[in-house]
Amino acid sequence: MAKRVSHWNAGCPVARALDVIGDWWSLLIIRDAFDGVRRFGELQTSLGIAKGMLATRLRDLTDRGILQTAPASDGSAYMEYVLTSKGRGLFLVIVALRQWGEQHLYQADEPRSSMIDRHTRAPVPRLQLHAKDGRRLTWRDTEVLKVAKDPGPAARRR
Amino acid sequence: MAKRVSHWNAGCPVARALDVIGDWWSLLIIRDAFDGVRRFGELQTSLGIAKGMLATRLRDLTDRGILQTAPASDGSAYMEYVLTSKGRGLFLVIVALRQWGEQHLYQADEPRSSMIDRHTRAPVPRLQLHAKDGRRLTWRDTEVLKVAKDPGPAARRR
DNA sequence: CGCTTCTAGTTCTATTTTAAGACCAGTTTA
DNA sequence: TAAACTGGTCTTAAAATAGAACTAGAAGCG
Repeated sequence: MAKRVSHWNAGCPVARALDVIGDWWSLLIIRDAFDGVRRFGELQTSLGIAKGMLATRLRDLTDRGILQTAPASDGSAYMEYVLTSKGRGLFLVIVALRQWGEQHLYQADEPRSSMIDRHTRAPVPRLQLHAKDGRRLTWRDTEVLKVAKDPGPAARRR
Repeated sequence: MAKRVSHWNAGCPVARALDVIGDWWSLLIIRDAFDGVRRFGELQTSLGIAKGMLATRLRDLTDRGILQTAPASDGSAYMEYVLTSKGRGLFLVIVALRQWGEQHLYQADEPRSSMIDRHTRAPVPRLQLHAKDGRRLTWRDTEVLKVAKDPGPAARRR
């Protein structure tokens, strides 16, 4: 290709977020990190990702402050990768993706992993967006206020 | 590259979701669709995406039931792309990405678009995950129950 | 201790994606 | 009726990916 275009300067937090974790593998690595997978080899077999890809993704995610390395908790001389606070902030992104996938991409009888409440062992209910006064908000109830105006990527390239 | 590997058969809704909307552009197209952008040309200039890319992305998203085409609402002979119900289901994914981006990727003084409540014009509060009994759930309170066991992509390729 | 195996990578190459621009047919506007 | 706009397709080059081969250091084993 030509170099993949960056969304960083779009003035939109969605675009900037995707610039950081919007590639094919990052969110899956982060999902595994939430599930307690910490070692390079564990990630590799769990994801079925090429080692080279995994190595560069882990480097990128570390550089961007989403993962950090720590000495292995089993006492060996190896490293492990754990989520930073910024990385843990992606929890609701993963939950939202999971819930959408469950609802729209599976037949009733297809087996799939599910997220449960550790205390009650019950399935986690659906995420909801509420206004300050408690009203439930759907996409119809919201609107995006655009910023002053960056000319946008196309214009910026001219 | 070699052909990008698919995550569809991983038995994880997150993986399957990313298989469908996990590429570099899809979620940005969907974000624009939520903001009311409907025409090919509007999308192209708004995103700064190459026309060829946009055309294939729109075809994919339509094939996958996330967008659908409709006769243009301005009476011209052209088409427009609108979200299906399945596509609108991605609302909370966009909101979660937006909120993470706002919180972790911007300096206080950087301008950025923001999402507001149409009725009160107030910023939309943060998404929260709650248990059935109303307790707020964080990543520490949840656990993913894996499914019976697909051997995983690496093993499947052997 | 010495040998083998495991871990966590790096390097290499073939193939596919992507970006970006040229080109084009049908539609709308002047 | 000519000019410009819309919504694409086609072509090309540069870059990302997958997959395999290779490697240095750490662990396990007898």
